Amino acid sequence: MSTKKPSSSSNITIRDVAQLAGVSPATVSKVLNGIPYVSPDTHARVQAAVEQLQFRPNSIARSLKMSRTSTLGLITNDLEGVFTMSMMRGVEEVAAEQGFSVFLCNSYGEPERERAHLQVLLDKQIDGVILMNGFRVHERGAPALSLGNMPVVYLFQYTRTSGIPSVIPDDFGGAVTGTQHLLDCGHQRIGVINGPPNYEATHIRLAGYRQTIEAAGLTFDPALVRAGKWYESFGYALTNDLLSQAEPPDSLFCMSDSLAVAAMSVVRERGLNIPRDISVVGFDNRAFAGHQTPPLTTVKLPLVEMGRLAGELLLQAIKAGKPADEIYRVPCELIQRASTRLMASPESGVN
Amino acid sequence: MSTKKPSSSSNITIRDVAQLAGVSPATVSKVLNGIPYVSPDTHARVQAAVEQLQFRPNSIARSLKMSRTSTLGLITNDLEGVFTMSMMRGVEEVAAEQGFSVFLCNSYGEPERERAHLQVLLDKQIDGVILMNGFRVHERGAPALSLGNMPVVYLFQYTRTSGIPSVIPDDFGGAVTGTQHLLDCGHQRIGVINGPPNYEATHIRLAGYRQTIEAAGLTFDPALVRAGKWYESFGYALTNDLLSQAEPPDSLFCMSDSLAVAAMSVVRERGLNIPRDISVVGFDNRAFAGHQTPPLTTVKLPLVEMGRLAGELLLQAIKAGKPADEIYRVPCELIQRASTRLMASPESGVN
DNA sequence: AATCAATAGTAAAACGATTTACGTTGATTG
DNA sequence: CAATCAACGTAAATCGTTTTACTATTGATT
Repeated sequence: MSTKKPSSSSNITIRDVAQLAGVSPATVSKVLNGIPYVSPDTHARVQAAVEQLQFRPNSIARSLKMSRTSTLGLITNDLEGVFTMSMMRGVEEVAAEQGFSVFLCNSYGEPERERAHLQVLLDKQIDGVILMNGFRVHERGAPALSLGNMPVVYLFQYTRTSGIPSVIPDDFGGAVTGTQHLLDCGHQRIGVINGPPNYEATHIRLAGYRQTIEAAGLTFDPALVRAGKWYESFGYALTNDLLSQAEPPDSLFCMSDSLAVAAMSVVRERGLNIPRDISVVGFDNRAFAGHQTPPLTTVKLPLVEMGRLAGELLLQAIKAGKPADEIYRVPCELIQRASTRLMASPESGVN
Repeated sequence: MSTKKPSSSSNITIRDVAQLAGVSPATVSKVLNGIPYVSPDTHARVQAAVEQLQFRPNSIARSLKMSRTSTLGLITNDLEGVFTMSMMRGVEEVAAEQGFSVFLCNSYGEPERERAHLQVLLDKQIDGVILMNGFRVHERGAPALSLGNMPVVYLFQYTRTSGIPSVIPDDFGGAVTGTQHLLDCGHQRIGVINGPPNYEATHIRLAGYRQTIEAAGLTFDPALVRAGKWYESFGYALTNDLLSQAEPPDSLFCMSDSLAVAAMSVVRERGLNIPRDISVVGFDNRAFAGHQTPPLTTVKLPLVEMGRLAGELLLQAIKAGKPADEIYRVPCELIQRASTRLMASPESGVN
C-alpha cells in the first residue's frame, strides 16, 4: 500500500525530492538543470525520486530567483481584426516551441488601456513584449509606457525610432508580384481597385504597381485606378465605374480580397467571363478567396510568417543582445488560382 | 538636478521604500495592501516614498508567498477559427476588468499539445483555465491532464462530467427565434439549409425549427430541409435544389451566414427579390452579414457574451467555491435587417 | 609523501514580497 | 496604582527555487 499523500495537486517541493533521494536540495537542483559534477549514481537516484513523486518545479519560485519568467506579452489594438488571429498564431507557435508562454492583451486602440496592460505585464516580469496593430496604420510612436530595457518588437506596424525592430508585410513587393503576374498573363491595361488614402499600404502598393508596368514599357494611366475603402461594399461602384470607360481595363488588381469579390461579381453581372475575358487578382489571401467561383488568384499577406518572425526576433533579443533595429518586410507571395489566365510557366516572358 | 538612479527598469524593492520612509518593510506592505493599524502620518510618509521611487511591487515575489498569480489560462483548439477571436475578446475583457491576465495557448486540437500547455500553465501556477473549442464538436471529455483542484470552465463545448461548468450558445432557442420571426413575417413554407450531421448544433437547431412550426399549427415537411456543410460553396446547390421543387419554400432559414450568402445569390440569379418574393434568415451574425445587399437578418451567436460569462464563472470559481456545475446556454438574439419582410411590431401575431 | 586539480556534495544566502508573533507605548479601567 | 487593552511597528519566518561558498574525497603528478 503506497503512502503517497493525497496532495492537493502539487505540494511537493524540491525538498521532498531531496529527502527521498537522500541528498540535498542543491543537488536536486543540479540534476534538474543539467549542471555537471554529480555522480551517475546520485543522478539516477534523484531522477527516480522526481519520477516517483511526479515532481514539477515551481516556475514562480524559479522566476523569483532567476528574474526570467519565460513569458511574453502580446498587446493588440484590435483583437477582433481580420488579420489579428493569424499573426497571433505565429507568435504563439514560436513561443511554445521555445518554451515560452504568451499573455494576450487587448488595448482596443486606447493608449490608457495599453499603458495599464503594460504596467501589469511589467509587474509580472515578462521577458519581452510584442506590440501588434490590428489595423493598417503603419507608423507608430513610442509605447504608452516607458519599458526600461525590456525588449520590444512591433508587428504589423513600424517605427523609425531606434532600438525597436518592426515586422511588416512587403507591400511594395507584393504589388510588384501581383502586377507582374498579370503582365505575364499578357494583359496590357491593368485596372487597380485600391484602399483608402489614409493607409500607407495604399500608396506603397500603387507605387509597386506603377513601377512594374513602367518597367514593362507601359505608361501609367490614372484613369485605370480607383480608390475607396477595403470593404466589399465599396468594390461594386468602383468596378462598374472602371469598366464603363471607353477603353476598359483587360484585368483588375484589387488591393483586398473583399474588393476582388465585389469586382468579380460585377464582372459576372456584365456578362464577362473570368478569366477568359478579364483576369482578377486580389490581395490578402483571406480564407474565402479560395472558395470563390472561380477561386481567386491573390497576393498573400504572410501573417503567420510575420507573427513567427516577430516572435523569433523577440526571443532572440531576450536571449542575446538586441538585434539591429530594423524594419523587416516579409515577402508576399502570389497564390495562383483560377481567376487569372494560366500561363505555361511563370519564367516564360511575354514575348 | 535629481539624483534618481538610472535604474534598469525596476530594481527598487519594498526595502528601498521602507528605508526612504524610515519604517520597516512590514509596514510598507501594510499600507500597500490597506491593512489597518498604521498611523495616518506613517501612511502618508510611505505613500510619498512609493510615489517618489515609482515603486511597483514585484508580482512574482508576491505570488510565491500568496500562491495566487492573478493569471488565467485560455487553451483553444483552433486559434484561427472564425468564432474564436470574439470569445477570446470576451474572456480577456472580464479578466482585465478584474485585474487578471490571460495566457493564450493553441492546442491545434492535439491532445498532446493540450497536455503540454496545461503542464506549463500548472507550473506557472495559474489560478484557473478555460478550455475553448474553436469548432462545434460540443461534447468533450476530461482535460488531457489531471488538474487537481484547479478551476476549469469549458467554452463552446460542454461536458456532462461533474464539477465543470460549460458555456455554449442556446442553439435551440436561436432556431426558435429565427423560425418564429419568419412565421411572424407571414411565411408558411420555411425552407432550411442546414449544416453537416456530425455537428450537434445541426440537430438541435432543426429540432427548434420543427417545434416552432408545429406549435404554429404547420406540419413539418422534410422536403423543405437540406443539409450540407457550413461553407458558402455548399449553399448554391442546396438552395437551387430547394427552390426547384414544385412547391418551393417562401422563405429560407440558413443555419450559417455563409450558407445564407450563397442562398441569397441563388435567389437573385433566379430573378426573385429579397425580401419581397422570399425572405432569408442566417445564423451566426458574422461581420459580413450586415454588408450584404440587402443586409442579412440573422440569429446572432453571442460569442463575446459567452466569453465574458466563461471568464466570470472562472473568476467566481477562483474567488469563492466552485459554482454549481451546469451547462449555461447563452441566448441567441435575432438581428433584424433587410433580408426579411419588416413587420409593424414583433408582438403582433400572424392573424 | 606532499601537492594539486578535479569531482561530489552541502549549508546557507539570496530573490522580494507577506504574515506571524511579539514588543512598545499610552490610555483606560477597576 | 496595577492591570488591561488597543494601536502601532518591527524582526524574523516563510514561500520554493538557484547559486555561492565551502568541505571532503579522490586520483594523478611531482
